[in-house]
Amino acid sequence: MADDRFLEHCLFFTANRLGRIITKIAEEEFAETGLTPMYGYLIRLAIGKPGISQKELAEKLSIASSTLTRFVDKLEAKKLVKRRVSGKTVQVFPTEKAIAMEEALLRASHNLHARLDAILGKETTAAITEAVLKTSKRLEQN
Amino acid sequence: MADDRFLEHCLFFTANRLGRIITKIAEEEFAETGLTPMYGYLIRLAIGKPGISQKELAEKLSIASSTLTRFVDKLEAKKLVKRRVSGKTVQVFPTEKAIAMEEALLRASHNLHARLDAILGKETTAAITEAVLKTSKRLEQN
DNA sequence: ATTCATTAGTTGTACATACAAAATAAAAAG
DNA sequence: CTTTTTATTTTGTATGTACAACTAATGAAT
Repeated sequence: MADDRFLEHCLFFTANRLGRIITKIAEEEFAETGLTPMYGYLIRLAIGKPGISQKELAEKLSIASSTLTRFVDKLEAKKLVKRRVSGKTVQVFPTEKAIAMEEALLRASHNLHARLDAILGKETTAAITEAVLKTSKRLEQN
Repeated sequence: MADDRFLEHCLFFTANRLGRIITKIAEEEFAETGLTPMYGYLIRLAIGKPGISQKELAEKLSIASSTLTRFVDKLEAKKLVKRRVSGKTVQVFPTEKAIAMEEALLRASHNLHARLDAILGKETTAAITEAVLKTSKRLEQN
């Protein structure tokens, strides 16, 4: 009796499994930027809104503020962002070096999407992404 | 121009976001067992097939073998599994203590599912779980 | 204006996870 | 039956992530 189908029926398990698999793919596509996808996205947010607060970054990226602090630490060490303290908030600005990377970051995102579309089909990719997003939003409010 | 919708259209991002959110919920439901869900599932697999090899456990749980080694280390330290070396493979057996926990583990799984069903609806939960599983399987083969 | 409560950020610590390299054992090839 | 190859596990190291406790700054209430 090896009834192990319970794993495949558990959303906790399947969601994290998908996360692990897709993270590997995303990291491959972002490898040429020298950053992992989350760092790339942080930079894109900082370019889109220079001076964005760390609080807002953490919310947009859906990570804990302590995690964000560490991400910004690393990007600052790489001279990709600069902090400016403004009262009790910290504003994050992209450096010239980061702005120069924007093209590469957009390309990596594009390649990632193209790769997923090629495997899953454009429709399916959009549908599953939407479904996953909606699910996470509903779970968040509980 | 703060065009940050790109995050919500990225499956890498949404899948990991869902993973983080649902992990928190799952850990709450498993708290009474004193284990996190992945450890609970490992034990269930060992109970379902006493003597299961670490390789098979890693495959079933979709984690790297190095990760599995560490999980088994921890469960062995808690006297919940025992290792038996058998040639180049290691067999994993549940202890009496683990077997005595089975009920509680099943209950935690059940409570987790019930909670998800209550938030998302039974149909939706099943559908998203199935879709996520299928997606991860297709991505795995590439 | 002083005290109190709230908010933003940082730091210490811990855990899950992975990769690459090393160790070990079995199996295959000569 | 020795050598080489392959398979399984472990270990060293690194990263992502979180929580709890702490610091610092703002805002509110007396």
